[in-house]
Amino acid sequence: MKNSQLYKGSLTTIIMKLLEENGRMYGYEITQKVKSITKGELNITEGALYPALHKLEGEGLLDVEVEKVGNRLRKYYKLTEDGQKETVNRLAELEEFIKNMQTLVNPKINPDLQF
Amino acid sequence: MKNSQLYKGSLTTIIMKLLEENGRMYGYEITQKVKSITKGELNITEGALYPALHKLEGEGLLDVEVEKVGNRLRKYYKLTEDGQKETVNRLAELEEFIKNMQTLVNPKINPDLQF
DNA sequence: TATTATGCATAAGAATTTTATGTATGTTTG
DNA sequence: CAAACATACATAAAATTCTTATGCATAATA
Repeated sequence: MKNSQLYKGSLTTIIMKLLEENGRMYGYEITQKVKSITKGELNITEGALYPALHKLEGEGLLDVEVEKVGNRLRKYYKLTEDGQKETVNRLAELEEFIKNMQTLVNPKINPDLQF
Repeated sequence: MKNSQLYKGSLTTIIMKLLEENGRMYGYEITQKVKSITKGELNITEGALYPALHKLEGEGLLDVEVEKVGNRLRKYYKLTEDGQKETVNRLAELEEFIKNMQTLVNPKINPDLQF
């Protein structure tokens, strides 16, 4: 990723959510999807993406299938069963994180908190 | 911070927002405030906090005033003018980030996006 | 009097990301 | 038709951020 520091730490969650939603995707496709979803605001760099995919695969959360399309190589990734379970956890963490950050940014949204 | 990876990169934004809101705070106070706001979910560790404060000070975004309270030392930090401007930027970035992550997590919220 | 809380700090290591580079094929445009 | 851009993978050095561990010191509490 190349962006606001805030995206640090969210890459694997993003990848796993996209795979949950789309079944299977290849690396370049992920970068393009994220770019379009965020209207160009978030650009995942290859230097971050590929090591992240390899790590998730190594952890048994992703499976890979290599395919040749035309004359070009594609590596399609999809969630394993473990990966699907872990995705649920990570999305729950993400929602908690977002809630906490919203409370920090705009404490008045939550009027019963005292601080 | 000691938590879900997601918080990586958000520490300085959190610090600056709290200082914007509270005028001035000292390190330990910041850790306690964050803990109470997040109901114990986010614990900023000293190993992350103090280097972050020193860095922000070095960048001219924070000023420090040392005070002795009882027999103990406190270092009160507050935003400089540059720091106040930068805080506005970072909070805008945070809002964009949250929006983007929400769109990623729950694309159906935003029905006019096509992907 | 031992533990916990308050209050600061730094250093080694881990983890993640940026930046830079490399290889190769396919498409578009001036 | 050559150059530029897009597609598609990869890795390695450096930077950044955070965790973990440690250290010092005072105050309060059990």
